[in-house]
Amino acid sequence: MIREVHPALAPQRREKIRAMIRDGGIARVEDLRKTLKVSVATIRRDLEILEEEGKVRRVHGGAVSTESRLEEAVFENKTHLSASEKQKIAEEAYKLIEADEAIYLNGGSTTLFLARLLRDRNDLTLVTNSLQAAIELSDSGPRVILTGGELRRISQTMVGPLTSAVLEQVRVDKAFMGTMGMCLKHGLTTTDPNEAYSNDVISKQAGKVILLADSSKAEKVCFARFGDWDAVDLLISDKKLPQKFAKSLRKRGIKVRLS
Amino acid sequence: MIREVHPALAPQRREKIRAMIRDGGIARVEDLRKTLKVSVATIRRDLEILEEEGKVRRVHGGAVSTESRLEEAVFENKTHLSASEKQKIAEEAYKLIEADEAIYLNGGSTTLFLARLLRDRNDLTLVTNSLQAAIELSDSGPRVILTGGELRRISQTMVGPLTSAVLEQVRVDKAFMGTMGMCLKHGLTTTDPNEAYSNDVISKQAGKVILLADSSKAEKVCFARFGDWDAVDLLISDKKLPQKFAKSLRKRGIKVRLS
DNA sequence: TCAAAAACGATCAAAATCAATCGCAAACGA
DNA sequence: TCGTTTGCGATTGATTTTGATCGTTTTTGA
Repeated sequence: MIREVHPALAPQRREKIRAMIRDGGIARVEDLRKTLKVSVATIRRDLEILEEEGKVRRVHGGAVSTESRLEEAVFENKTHLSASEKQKIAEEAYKLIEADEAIYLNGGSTTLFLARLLRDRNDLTLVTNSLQAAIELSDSGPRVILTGGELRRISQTMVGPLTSAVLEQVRVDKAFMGTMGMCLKHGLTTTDPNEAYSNDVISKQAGKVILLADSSKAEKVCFARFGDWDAVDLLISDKKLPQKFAKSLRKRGIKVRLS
Repeated sequence: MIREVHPALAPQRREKIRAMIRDGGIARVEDLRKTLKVSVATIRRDLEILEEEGKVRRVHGGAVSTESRLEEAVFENKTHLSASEKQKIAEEAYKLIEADEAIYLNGGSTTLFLARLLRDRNDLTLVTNSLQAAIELSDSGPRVILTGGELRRISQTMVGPLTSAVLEQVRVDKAFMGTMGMCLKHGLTTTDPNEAYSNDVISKQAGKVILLADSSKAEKVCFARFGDWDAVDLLISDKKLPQKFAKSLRKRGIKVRLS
């Protein structure tokens, strides 16, 4: 049995298998074999070990992730609604981030897109109350600081009075905030008062507040108000945003960028 | 034959090995041999020494960094304790949880199994610094409160000074704690000082401290000490735990339960 | 329902790696 | 100077990992 090239060490290979299954949710033995260039026997043995450790669950033909339940939930959520707009907004927001900055992301699908763009940025410090964002960056990317607090299931965010204990101790250069509703008259609103409170606190700790909201949020009003238009430095939205809306904001001294 | 051998050569070489493994996360014996131009025997001896110092962890074919994500996987692999045995420890722990209690779980694979058992218990309040546990219970189960703090990638837990801001504001009935090492002489230890600190704080806030540790942890000592045997009310382990170890603990007034 | 195909588990042998041991040469200390 | 210690390389037998084979089980598709 002659091996020309040095294969990856066993732990390395198993870690790679684990990552592949976690990211894809599922992987076939044959695919793993081709990717890792080892025999199926070795793949099977690795999967056996990983199953013993509870990292994956084997099925006929491959293995599925034990950590993937959440992934499905994310996709089934409203994320896919106007996903491309949100992606573009996130990309626009990404351009604003400079080297070595500390930034904040709150919960929401738009900010989640932004989080995904940060995977290769290990110069940043990210503060967030979004469980999803933390998961997204749980094995690479910026230094991640979670706010803590009670887990709000609907939004998968950490909220409540405990949150502010942490928030008050940090300062960020830029806060990227998603919102449920933005209305010229009634300001920024979201569904949960606790969530609103967290947004409020961090707005005060942020050098700049950048609002990420696609056009569907315009003139929507939800239950709990937070912050104020005056606190917002910049709104990033999409081209469908009513001109009147944008114009009115600019008149108030808020920059508006449409991607 | 004159050999230009400096007295500091060996420590220098070991330092270089350590650096290589730290930077790459992993290194194979053969590569180290080629780079350092010594025999494999020497490399092996060096690795043996470095492992004793806790700087690296040896694996078949090389060694991995103790600071790497791989380390955790390798560590679990070495304990070769099957998921089912950890499952048993978790099930035993589950029996102790009464209605409407507030409990704490720290990070670790054993506590993660316990978290999975809580999916149908919506009467409980769970405080945790484990991202994995939060994910596991993110769409059903107890009220979840996360501690917040900096995300430690290797263990997927929240640690550091920010954590205590939240921890000090809660009280739990029972704290279920996993540990990396438990030694009669040196007490409870884990790899990261921040993690140890969090464990320390919560121990003081808990009505009862229940240690979950399989027998492979017995007489192991890691870097950072936390808590103390006196703070522990009960240890749940498996049947392979040395009788002497259990006896000695019972003499100290700590209950021991083997599942 | 049945047969072909795919995947599986068990087993064995080859290759790589490891651990133990020996001998050598340099450094050390009395 | 001479015995001791220390670090290294080489050898050898044991151990681990890996790939291939083969009979069995599961899935697929007609």
